[in-house]
Amino acid sequence: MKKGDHLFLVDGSGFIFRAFHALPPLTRKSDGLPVGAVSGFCNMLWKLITNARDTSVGVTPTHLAVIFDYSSQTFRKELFPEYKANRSAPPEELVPQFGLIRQATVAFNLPCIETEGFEADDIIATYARQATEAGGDVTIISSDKDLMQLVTPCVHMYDSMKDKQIGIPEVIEKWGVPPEKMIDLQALTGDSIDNIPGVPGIGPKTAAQLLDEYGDLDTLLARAGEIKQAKRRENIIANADKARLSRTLVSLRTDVPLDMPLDGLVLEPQDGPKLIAFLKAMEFTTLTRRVAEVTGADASAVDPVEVTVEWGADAHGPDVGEGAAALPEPAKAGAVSAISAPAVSPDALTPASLAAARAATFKGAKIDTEAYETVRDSAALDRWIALARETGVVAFDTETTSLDPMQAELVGFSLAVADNTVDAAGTAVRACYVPLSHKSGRGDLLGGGLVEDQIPEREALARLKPLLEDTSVLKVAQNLKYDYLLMKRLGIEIAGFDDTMLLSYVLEAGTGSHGMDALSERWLGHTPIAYKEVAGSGKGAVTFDMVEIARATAYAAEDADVTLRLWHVLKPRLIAEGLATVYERLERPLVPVLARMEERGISVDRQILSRLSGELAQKAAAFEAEIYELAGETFNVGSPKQLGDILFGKMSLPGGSKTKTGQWSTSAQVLEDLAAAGHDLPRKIVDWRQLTKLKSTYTDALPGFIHPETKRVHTSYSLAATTTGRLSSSEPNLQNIPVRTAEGRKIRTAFIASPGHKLVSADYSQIELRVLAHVAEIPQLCRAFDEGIDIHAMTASEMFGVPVEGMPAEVRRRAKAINFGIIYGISAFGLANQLGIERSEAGEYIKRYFERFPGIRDYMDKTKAEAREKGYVETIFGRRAYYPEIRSSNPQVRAFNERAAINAPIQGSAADIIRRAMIRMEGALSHAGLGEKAKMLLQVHDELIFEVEDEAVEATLGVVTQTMENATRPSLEMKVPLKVDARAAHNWDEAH
DNA sequence: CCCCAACCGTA
DNA sequence: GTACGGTTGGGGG
Repeated sequence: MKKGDHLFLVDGSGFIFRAFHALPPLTRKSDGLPVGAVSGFCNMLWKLITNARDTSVGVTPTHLAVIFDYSSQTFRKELFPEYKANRSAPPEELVPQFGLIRQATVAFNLPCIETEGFEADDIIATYARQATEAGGDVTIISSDKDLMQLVTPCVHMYDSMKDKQIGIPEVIEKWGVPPEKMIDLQALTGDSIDNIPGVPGIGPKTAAQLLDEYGDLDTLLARAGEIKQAKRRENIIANADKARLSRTLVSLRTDVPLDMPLDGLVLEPQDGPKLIAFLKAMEFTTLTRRVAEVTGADASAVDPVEVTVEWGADAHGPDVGEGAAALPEPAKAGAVSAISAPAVSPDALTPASLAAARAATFKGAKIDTEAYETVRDSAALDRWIALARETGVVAFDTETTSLDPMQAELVGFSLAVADNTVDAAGTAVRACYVPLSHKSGRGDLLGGGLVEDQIPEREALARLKPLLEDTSVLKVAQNLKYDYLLMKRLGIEIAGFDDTMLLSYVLEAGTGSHGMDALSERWLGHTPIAYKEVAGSGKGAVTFDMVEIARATAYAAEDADVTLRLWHVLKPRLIAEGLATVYERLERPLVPVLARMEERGISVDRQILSRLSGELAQKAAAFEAEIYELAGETFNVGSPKQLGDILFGKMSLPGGSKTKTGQWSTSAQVLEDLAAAGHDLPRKIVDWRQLTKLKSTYTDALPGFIHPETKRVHTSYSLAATTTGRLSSSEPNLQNIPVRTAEGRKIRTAFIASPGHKLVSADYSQIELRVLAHVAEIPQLCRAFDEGIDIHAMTASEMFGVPVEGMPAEVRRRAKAINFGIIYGISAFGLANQLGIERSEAGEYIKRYFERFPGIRDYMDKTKAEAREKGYVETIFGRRAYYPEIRSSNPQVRAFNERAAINAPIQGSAADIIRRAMIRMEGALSHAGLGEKAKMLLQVHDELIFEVEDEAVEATLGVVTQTMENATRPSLEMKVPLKVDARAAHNWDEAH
């Protein structure tokens, strides 16, 4: 190395963590292997090698090395055993990427440097010193503050993520001291992440000020008595030794013995095929193409290299490049090694076999509900929190006074961690319950107060908050949205979580319940204590705060225990089934989004509903009188049984049909037919039913959902209720507010914006038909959507040869019914019912439709075959819907399942699309400066409702429309455009 | 008190 | 013909 040479030193270990946390969407290979950090690393290296001059570094390297940590056993650990002791295990998705990044380095023809007993930082310091002494310049590719002490006029750092060079001025700007004082500064402040003690109470600002005043640490310590602030003075004097120890720990060594001399770091030309083979194995298509272009290699002639994937605790190790195929023992495996014991033959180590082994281990493992700990004081709670940090995964569950998270008050919470101290036969999970506000059982003058020996809620929450908000500790919960919302109301935003309910839902939507009790039966062979066994049911029910603490502990801690076991079983299956992306992109991120929507609620005008209710009552009463007159007697009009007897018994009207229980059917369809045949009574029943339905379900019920404090209505969305991926809404259901009839729409006028705001409604136009056009690749449909043509008129025109211009409404209506029928997995029976025509005629229509659109029949046949073969169908984003009964020998059952299987990819893909839009929406609004002005409130399958400040309405309409219309991108480009209609008004009726 | 059937509101 | 949730009546325990 000589003057003019420029050495780049890449902090490989640092980059991995940085990339992992900075790159938001988790990137995975098609087999589920997480490769986000590897991708970031490769892109960064490629840019540095080919294009560093155009970055803010501004020079091209002549030498380059990538430096890694060898292991956690370093000289610092010998000096200070607690060094880095409270580091939690790396995130699960990160573990296999350590080895891959080393392999990437080799593929780039770059030296991969590591030395036993030293950290990457020391190696970097040593090379930087040597290079400077030889007259060269150095750029350290890292933004780690621990390396800033190395910055000199000849040594710069470079933050590749922010494309920002860090020199002396930048260090001073950031820390208030020049690089040569960074060591002293760090000695004073310490570092909680690396467990460097420092001086308590001294942060960067104070440290910089002190160093500015006294010059350096030694002077400061010598003259500490002069410090004016008493507390600070005592602190520094008392902790002088700690400061000196800290200084040694943060000082980087520049004398590390190096196997590779500086001249060995000369940047070699790229070996195109070698690099491409690796990039292909990682499925980095864009970078593969670029590398092929630049190196002149023929990418298509290169086979992907076999990569080594290590999931285990040794993934930090240096061994690279050899070994067998993927070995996805899930991360954190070490933590549960005691219970994931069953031997699996080495050649059977596939994701699927490992998932199966996990399932076998946990199935039937004994769960002892008497073995749980009741946490009575903060010291005990702190021990559990430390345990959670140590293992990196903790199950969390709250116990409250209500199923409604907006009303619920916290009573206690439970935690569970994997126990790696017991043998394979023992209990493998440890759990505890932390009671906070249990009351004594007696409600008389003496009792009813708080039970003794409970941690005060504020104190417990203060201790819990850092754990729950720390993304490096995974919180596992069942139906986390509930706990998320509850904790958010208490000032805690849970971050870094998994939800066992959602894991189950992604793995097997369509096969039964995803509730905890059902999952426990299914996967653990264990029946958890029933809630009603603890808190009673019906009239004898009490709120959980009245439950005796010992009993509460058994119940609550078991829930956390079971949840953690389920996670151990289900999470590996996600990888094995290739469903990690669905879970991580469509499911998990929606939890906080929905929680915030639920928390916001929507304003409902009580007066409007009350007035409507009165009107409906009057009108219904008038109908009742007429009904009794026509019937010749009074009866309960709301009783289909009594009504059937009147209509078909007493009055012996013709055309009655029976329900499957043998009752007379009084459905709207039957009554409409009778009305059309000239009978007066049925018409009046239909009208009466509409009015009473509106009254009982909407105008009377909705006010009861207005929250006493927020004065708004907070629905609850279920993420795991449908087979197709749609959400569902309940308590109240705001996804079935009337819209079709004028009378019904009046109810929508009661949903209003706050003063100074508008409601914005944005809905996808014909999204399911567009999805159909895309998945079945129907040219006419695609063209019609491209050109914005009326899709039902186009269908009618194709089928019946009628020109679109001047088409009779009835012809279009029939085509529209057929289009909907197609989406629903059409049958002649159903279409005939819908259109009121003969089944044979409906059959003709379908036949003609398939002649004009043969691609639709192909799609339907293909979907049915897929469902029969695999038991499930998939949406365009890979979500599965299972139909276990599709092979039923009962033709009706089978046909029903076939229609559902045809519908699911269409309905489900539309659901995926709006989910993506919702997940991005808050970010998009914030980006446009609307984060505080426009709030998403409701989702109704293809519609999103927002509440927006008046002045921000125009801007919001644009952002919302764009976000929704672009929701599939960049993952997927549809063959038809998505169209969104959006408008604003004071109430929901006018906005829709 | 619990559960089911019938009916009907939405996409 | 698909997917939901809520209300009511009514039967059984």
